[in-house]
Amino acid sequence: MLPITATNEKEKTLCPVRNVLANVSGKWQTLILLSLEDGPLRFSAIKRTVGDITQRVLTENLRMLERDGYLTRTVKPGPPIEVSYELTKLGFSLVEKIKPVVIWASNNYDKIVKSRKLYDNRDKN
Amino acid sequence: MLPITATNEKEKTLCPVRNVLANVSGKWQTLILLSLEDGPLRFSAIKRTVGDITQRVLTENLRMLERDGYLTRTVKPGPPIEVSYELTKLGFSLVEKIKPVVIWASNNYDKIVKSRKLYDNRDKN
DNA sequence: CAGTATCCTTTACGATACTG
DNA sequence: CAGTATCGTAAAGGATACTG
Repeated sequence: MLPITATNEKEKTLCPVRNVLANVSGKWQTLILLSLEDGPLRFSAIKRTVGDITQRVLTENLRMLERDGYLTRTVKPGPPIEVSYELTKLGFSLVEKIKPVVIWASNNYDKIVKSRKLYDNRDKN
Repeated sequence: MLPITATNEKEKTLCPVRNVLANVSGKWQTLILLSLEDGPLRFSAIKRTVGDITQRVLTENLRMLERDGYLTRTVKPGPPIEVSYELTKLGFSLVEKIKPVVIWASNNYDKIVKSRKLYDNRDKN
């Protein structure tokens, strides 16, 4: 059985699964990881790909993902300075697991929107 | 190519993928869905399984998941009133995609913790 | 038992300006 | 170019009390 149920009171830490997922289940992490699946990208390229993320938040998220070991950060001194990010083996293996979820979301979007409408109109009669 | 990059400016909505993921990538949704994979559970049973979620937040999350069509809510009048939640076909199909991510997290926890320690000790020399 | 209702805290995120 | 620094907002979540 997977330990997903609660915090570990003895060690005062989240259970492993929750501990890991906590850092990849924000608004941007998945998108950032996916943007790198075809090869390394520079900071500004990631920003362009993801679209509407601010510089501050992108930096923040990249640092977390780097810290957890999903990507590497490589600086080529400038000016202009050039920083590229690249998935690690660990990062690739995670993307491999996340991608099916993303594809699933794309495939089932219509069903879900329909379900929401139905739910919201229940008591309008 | 999957449309994960930005909001759809014309329709003023999130792209499909982000729209769907937004409702399952919180702190609790995955855990709640997983708690139901072996069959329906009552409110209190879900609460016990997940562990440290409050009643208010559990209710809130269950409503969202019901609204999106991942689970059904069935009331058996009481007292004591008895409410059970059960995954729908859609819910099961999502769990099927999410589970590999959860297993991956469990399997790679050690690696990630090690990576964090390494990262945090970089400049302590 | 399965919720609501209130109130409060945290944290993720957004906007904008500035810099080596 | 790739950040930092500041300030502000909003949404998620926590604590606690109450109820049909």
